[in-house]
Amino acid sequence: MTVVQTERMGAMCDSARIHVNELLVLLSKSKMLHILYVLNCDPKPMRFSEIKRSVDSSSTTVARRLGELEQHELVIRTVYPTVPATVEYSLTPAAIALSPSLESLFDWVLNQADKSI
Amino acid sequence: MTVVQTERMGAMCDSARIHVNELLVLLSKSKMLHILYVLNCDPKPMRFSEIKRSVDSSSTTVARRLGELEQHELVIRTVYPTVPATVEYSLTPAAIALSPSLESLFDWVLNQADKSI
DNA sequence: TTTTCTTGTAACAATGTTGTAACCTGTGCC
DNA sequence: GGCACAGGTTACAACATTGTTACAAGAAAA
Repeated sequence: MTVVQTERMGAMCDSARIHVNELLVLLSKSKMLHILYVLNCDPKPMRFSEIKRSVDSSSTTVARRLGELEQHELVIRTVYPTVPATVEYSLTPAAIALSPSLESLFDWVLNQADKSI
Repeated sequence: MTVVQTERMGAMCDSARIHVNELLVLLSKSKMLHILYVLNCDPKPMRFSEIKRSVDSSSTTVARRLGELEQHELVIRTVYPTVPATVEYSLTPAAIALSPSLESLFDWVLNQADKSI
């Protein structure tokens, strides 16, 4: 962690601080990292049921998380008028910019898990 | 995200899956990323009160988070017999291995926060 | 006609998490 | 004596989050 980084934190105005906090709270919600990760694994859009299966959570929670991501403009929700409806979720460029960090984070998690077996 | 990565997730045995989940739950607890980040900013050990001030949370929560990190062998707690007692927290090598990911994650968060002002 | 499909939402009970206030240690200072 | 210091712990009330269940839409298949 660079000094510059620390200074950035120290010198932040209140509104920036609030945004930082909001983003950290967002990322810390249950299944959030997991959802972002699975959306990342495959570059193509994913359907609701696929995501739900991957993260193993209730529809309610998955829908809530995806809604929150959409509000923060980190995912785009596209509805196709099929019957029954098809909905696809894809990452926005802002979220794609987060990919290397997530990849690296999950590498660490997988490595740690490997070690502790 | 590489295919290899995805395969690693898919081929994981149950115990590895449980460990991965446990780590993600740990990292998703409130203030956890923040605490790891501040411990990272400065390479030297930090005292309880310093950490508490940095993350702006109650003693209860900070103590709980640090306890959980200690249990997972991500921080080392050292007590010095001064009066009153001095306690220092430092990252273990496992946690230090996480530093680049965290740094990168926070870079993204700070960048996003900058953009949304 | 009833069921099936996907993608949700609403209400609600159960569960989990947080902060607050009180308390603890043990020495030094007023 | 009484208070202050750091670094917590405990109990508890308030609050937040979760999963469960029921429901919806609307065409198609059984």
